[in-house]
Amino acid sequence: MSFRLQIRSNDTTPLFAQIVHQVREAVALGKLRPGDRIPTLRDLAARLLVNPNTIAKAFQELEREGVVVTRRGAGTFIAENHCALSDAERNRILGEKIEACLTEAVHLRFPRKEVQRLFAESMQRFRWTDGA
Amino acid sequence: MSFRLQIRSNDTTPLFAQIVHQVREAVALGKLRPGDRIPTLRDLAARLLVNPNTIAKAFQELEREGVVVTRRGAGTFIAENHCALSDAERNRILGEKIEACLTEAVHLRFPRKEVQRLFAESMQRFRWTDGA
Amino acid sequence: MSFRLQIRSNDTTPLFAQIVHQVREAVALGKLRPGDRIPTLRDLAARLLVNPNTIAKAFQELEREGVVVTRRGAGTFIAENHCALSDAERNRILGEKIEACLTEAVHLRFPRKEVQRLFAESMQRFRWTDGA
Amino acid sequence: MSFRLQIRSNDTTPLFAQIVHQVREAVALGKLRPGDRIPTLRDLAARLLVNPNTIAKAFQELEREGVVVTRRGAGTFIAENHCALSDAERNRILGEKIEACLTEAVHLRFPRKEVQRLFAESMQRFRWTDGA
DNA sequence: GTGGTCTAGACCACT
DNA sequence: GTGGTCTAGACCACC
Repeated sequence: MSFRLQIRSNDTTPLFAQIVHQVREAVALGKLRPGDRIPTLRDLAARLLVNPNTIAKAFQELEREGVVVTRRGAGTFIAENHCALSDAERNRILGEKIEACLTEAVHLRFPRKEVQRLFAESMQRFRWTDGA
Repeated sequence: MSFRLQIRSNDTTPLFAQIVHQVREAVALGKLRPGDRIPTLRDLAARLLVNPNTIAKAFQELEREGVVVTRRGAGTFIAENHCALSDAERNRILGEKIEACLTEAVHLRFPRKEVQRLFAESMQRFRWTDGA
Repeated sequence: MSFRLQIRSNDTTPLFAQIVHQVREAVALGKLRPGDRIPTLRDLAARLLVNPNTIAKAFQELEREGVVVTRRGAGTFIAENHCALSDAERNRILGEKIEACLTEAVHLRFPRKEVQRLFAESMQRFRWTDGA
Repeated sequence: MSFRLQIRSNDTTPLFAQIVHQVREAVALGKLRPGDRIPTLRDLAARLLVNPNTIAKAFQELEREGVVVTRRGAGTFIAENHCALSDAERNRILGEKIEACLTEAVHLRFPRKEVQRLFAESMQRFRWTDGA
């Protein structure tokens, strides 16, 4: 599996947020594993044609979320996955995401069965921590 | 089920977006049905203690999305549900939402089974267009 | 109680971190209460003679930590205090802080009794959530 | 009690600072006593898989703080504990550390009693200079 | 008016 | 050479 970042200039979401999202997704899909090294800040800035500060902001956000660990002078690495939030908070967050997802599905007039099918299909592509 | 709008003042999402989201969700849950009348702009502005311009922006966005229709002199109503997007586009949108949802789940270290359970649970609360 | 921010230019800690720390402390001491409004970004930048971006970074950090809530177009406010971390994480964090504190005390050759006295004294100045 | 240095690679604090902190803490806990010999620079560098320059910087900082003394040709030793700072300065430093500690505790929503308990518990593990 | 994003370019700390 | 901080100044979204 290869790992490639890309910027969608016609997307309204902030550049740094696009990068954060893509790294988070790559980790969740198992394309990036704990210990893997991410390209350098300046490297990404040059390749994606964005300002180094923008990449820096993305890196900092990822570090704050515990997705990566940065070691000054050494680089940025995918962190050991662990979640420091309380169970109540975790359930609240995921619950809201699911509801938003289903709200969208209804408005797009997806039939129930189709949503279930797409969901099941996607689930198989992710890397679950329980190995299931 | 009654339908009540409310703004959460310690939520970072823009006021107008909170309103849009709540109306969309109420429709998806079946709390609001096609033809139902929505309170007037100034009514909501007064009740929610929000600038009328903010309500106007929310209504405008809802109308743009085809969720509501305004009939001059009569008020604003929930639209007949229709979706003008192509199948490819619809699948792309929902697919991305589902992936974002699962990305979150993995990072929160939910086990696979638990995600399936929460998802199935939520599905039952929505009003699917095929009546299923 | 008055609330005043100040920058110590001869301190090596980053400017934005100094601001974050001072706001956090003011909240913990009860000098700032939930709902209180913080001076505007530009206001602080002008008063403290630092770049507005530096203040913005401090605000964003405070928001991520859940200390403040920012509402675009309205301003920045002290948030309702709540902690989303798991008990294990909370204990880990506080435990480390206490150990670092005591390590310092030993190296400064404070006698045991004196540390206890200073600690007890400080405790009285803070605003505990259990009201004790 | 044995004394072992280790670097936590997914910790954002600089390597040299981790080493400084661990030596300081070991001294404060009484695991290292005045006169004890510390492994050589190259020994540590090899064991911790760290650049010798990094170890050198840590030693340098420890010596600057008066925690260790290097005797040419003999090695590096834990110094006789002495503190050259004025009382006012010592009080200021410890006071700030305690305040930072309590600020954290309040934000983590620890109840007053719990903080007192954890603090008292930690105090027992340290080696106080008055032997108490 | 509020805060948020991005660019450009300088300087610093760490390995 | 790594990432982190700060400044300066532009533009945008929200209220």
